[in-house]
Formats: sequence, C-alpha cells, structure tokens
Amino acid sequence: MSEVRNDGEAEDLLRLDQQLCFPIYAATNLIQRLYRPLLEPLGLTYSQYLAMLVLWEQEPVTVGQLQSCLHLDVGTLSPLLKRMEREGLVTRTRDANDERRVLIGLTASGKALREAAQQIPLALAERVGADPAELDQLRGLTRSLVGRLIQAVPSRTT
Amino acid sequence: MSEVRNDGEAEDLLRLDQQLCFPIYAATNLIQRLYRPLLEPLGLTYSQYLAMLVLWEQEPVTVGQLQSCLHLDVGTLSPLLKRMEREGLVTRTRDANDERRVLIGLTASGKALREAAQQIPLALAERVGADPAELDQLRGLTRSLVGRLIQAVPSRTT
DNA sequence: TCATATAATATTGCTTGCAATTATATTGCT
DNA sequence: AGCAATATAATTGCAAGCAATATTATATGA
Repeated sequence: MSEVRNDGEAEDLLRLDQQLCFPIYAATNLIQRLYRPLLEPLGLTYSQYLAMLVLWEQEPVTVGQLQSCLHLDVGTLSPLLKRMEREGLVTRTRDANDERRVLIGLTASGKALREAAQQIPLALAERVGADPAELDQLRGLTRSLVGRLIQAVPSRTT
Repeated sequence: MSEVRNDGEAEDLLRLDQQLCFPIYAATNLIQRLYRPLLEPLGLTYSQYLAMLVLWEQEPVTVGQLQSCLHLDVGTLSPLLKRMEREGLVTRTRDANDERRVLIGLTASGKALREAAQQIPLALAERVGADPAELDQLRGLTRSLVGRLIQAVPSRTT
C-alpha cells in the first residue's frame, strides 16, 4: 500500500467544498452583482468605484500608485482610467517633473460624485444583512491573507 | 448640527480600508495570479479548473447545475464550456429526455487530467504559507457570507 | 388541440483582468 | 556626453463575467 493507494486523502483536496479559494471567488462575483444596481445610477462599475475610493482619499495619484493600492495590473488600469476620463470623472496629465508618470486627478463632477456615493456602503450592508462583528472578523482574516498573497505572487517588475 | 455636519462617520465608510468587499476582491485576483502558473501546464484557466472540480465529483451535469454550483451566469459558462470542448476536455450533448438541457461530461483526457491536478492544492497552500487553522476559519466565514449573498442577490429567473 | 407561458441554453455587447510586448523617459555608469 | 539599464505607462490578444436579448423545447390551459 505504498504508491498505489496513498492518494485517498489527496483526492479529497480536489473537492470543491475543500477549496480555500472557491468561496472567495464566489463571494467576489456575488458582491459585484450586488453592487451593480447601486453603482449603475452613479455611472460607475465596481472597479471604477474602487478607483474613486482611492482618489476621494488622495489626489492626484500616479497610475503606479493606483496599481499598488488596488493590486491591479497596469493593463487593467490603463484602459479603465481612459474610460473614466471619457466619462468626465478624472483627468490624466503627464507629471511635469517626470514625464514617465501620469497623474490621475478628479474633475469637479468626480469630486461631486462622492456625495451620491455616501449611501452605498450602508445600502450594501443592509442588503447583505450579516452580523457586523462577523464581517469585521472576516475582513481582518482576508486582509492578512491578502498580505501573504502579495508576498507569494511574483512581482512582474522583472 | 443636524443636516449639515452629520456625515463625519459616513465619510469614513467610504475609506478603502473600511470596505468589506475590497480585500475579498484583491484576494481573488491575487489567488488567480498564483494559480495561473500552476494551471497553465494543465491547459486550464482558473474558472475552467473550478468547472473540472465539479465534473470530477459528478458527471454528467447540466449547464444549469454547473451554474448553481459555481454561482456563475450562463453567459459566462456557455462560452467557457465551448472552449473546454474545443480543448477536448468535456463533451456537450443534448439530453434526450429534455432537449432543452445540455449535458456536460468528461472526455478520457478530461478524466485523466485529474491525476495531474492532484498536486495543485498542496502546491498552492505551500506558496501561500498561512496557518491552516486560520485558513479554515476564513473559509467558514466566507462560506457563510456566500450563503447570505445568494439570498441577497436577485435571481435573474424573472 | 394549439396558443401562450415557462424553462434551458446560446448570443451580443460591454467591462474587467492579466501576460507579453512596445514606447517613452529617466538614471547610472563610464 | 553617451549609452545601457531601469522605470513608467500604453497596447495587444485572449479569457472571463454579466445584463439583455434571442432561440428552441417543454409545460399549461382554454
């Protein structure tokens, strides 16, 4: 019973409900579906909303800073920011001190949108209707996982 | 101090690090980046891997069953399954008893791929390198969130 | 029966998301 | 100064992911 039949446990590791990753994956998709009707009136997609959260805190910001804040690839952010510029939410200007950088700033309507967004977090929390303490715990654990993942994922700055 | 200045707390709710959703979103993206090099030799994407996990447990399965297992839209699964058929991993056949249904089964190479996949879960766990107990707790909390989200997201069967 | 409603899947059009590559600007080194 | 190395962002090509719509098959009801 050495090589032939020692995979009894290993097989279980391939069960969907044993996966570490699947509930996280499903949660993200479902969360985005839940956000969509709330964000649609503001003319935002979910990832655009996340970018706005960063910009409402600090502005202007380089594309690279957004990248490291949101852990997104530049190939995702570049076209996303172009769409947001087209929608009149942000401005994209080359940094005069370093022409490699592109500074992302908010337009007047981009800033104004913050007011309309105020109600989003509570509206969502209400829809989910979970125990706040449990959600806090979940948030903490997920953040520590994200920290580990950042270490584990090879940075593409090679 | 009624209407004008009562948004001191509400503003904090728009901070990125206050979000319930952002770490989950970031974790999913990072996890998929971590899976990619492990799945690429098997010719699978991450979502295809999840579909295979289902099929390795039960087979054949209708598109609708896959939908409810993975919480994915049919507009996502339909083309995904077509690509998997093109790659020779699955078969798509109309159910003779109900011609509306499409049964997804495994080909010989689809079944065989399971052997190569055996090492994936442990390889990933090793790369993440987190406390197993913490991950178990995280998994439990995320699953209960997913349960709530399924209730909260309006089903599109209207 | 046969017309209408419902169910299951597919298609279209759009936005992510990423790897690989490209383009341009700055830094560093000699 | 001049050239290679590095940094920053954009582009290309492909696979998701979903809302809205279309298509085909079954169920339902007068």
